[in-house]
Amino acid sequence: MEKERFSITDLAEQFQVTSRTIRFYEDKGLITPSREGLTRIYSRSDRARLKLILRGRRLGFSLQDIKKMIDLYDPAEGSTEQLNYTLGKCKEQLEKLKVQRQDINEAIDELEDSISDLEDYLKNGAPAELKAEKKLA
Amino acid sequence: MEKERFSITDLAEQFQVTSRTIRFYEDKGLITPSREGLTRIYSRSDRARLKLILRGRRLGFSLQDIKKMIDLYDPAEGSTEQLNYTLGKCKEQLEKLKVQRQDINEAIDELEDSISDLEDYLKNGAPAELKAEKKLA
DNA sequence: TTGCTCCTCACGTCACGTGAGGTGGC
DNA sequence: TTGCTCCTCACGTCACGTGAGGTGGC
Repeated sequence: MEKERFSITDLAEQFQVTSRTIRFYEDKGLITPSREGLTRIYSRSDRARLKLILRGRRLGFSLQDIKKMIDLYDPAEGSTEQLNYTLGKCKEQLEKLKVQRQDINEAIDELEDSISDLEDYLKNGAPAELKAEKKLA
Repeated sequence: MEKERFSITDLAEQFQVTSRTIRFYEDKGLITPSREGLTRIYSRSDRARLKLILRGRRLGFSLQDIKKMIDLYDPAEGSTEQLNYTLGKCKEQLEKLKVQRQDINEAIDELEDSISDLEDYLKNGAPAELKAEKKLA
């Protein structure tokens, strides 16, 4: 039999996040575990929610976007409206990520050039053009 | 003849950033333009500094790292120590960017899968396995 | 009593954005 | 007087990190 109830530390360990992170998501209205006194009790569906949230984060969505997608997901089970909304958000996010990938690739290329330049300087001293440039500054 | 003095708005336009950004860099000790009364006056070398800062940001360095690299750069002209420090930071940063690129590529793959799944659902309705899964939740 | 887990404030971080409210010179 | 550029606080944003200080049950 699978466990039914989880403590915040249980979930934190399972998903490799801090308990602060899980409380933060609650503060933002993304999860609402039940309570026993002050202590939070997480059900299996709470755990599923957390999993969805973290997947959203991995894909680069904001917590606000994640909230909207999950909120729509919950009441109207798989409604066309919700699917369309999520689909739109996914396409947006995909474009953002592709731009980011492009930026990172350019940064990597530039950095690799810088590194080989720096290594040359250390071996051979600065080239003439750079010395001239410094006088101008 | 090239211009010698620039206003904050001049530089903001040239480099496509806000004046707030430039002031923020000053607050963090990255640039120190001269003043005429309260008004900031930027020299050509101030402009060169800003260019370096923005290049650093493009490559994903923190402002703190950028400050250290520039501070070392300024007094001891091209000292071996500075070159080695910068070289180390560049290599660190390169590794970080490669990890990021990997993360982004995985996110892109996942998102593309999600999108085609969502599009299938919208055409054909949810597959049997998903309906079964929902009962469990 | 010690030790562990849980809790609630609440300030700190990073790189700025965004008003509010005011000045100087054409 | 209006309009433009500059300025200085200082709070807001985003996703948490990091103590401080305290509780409950073994």
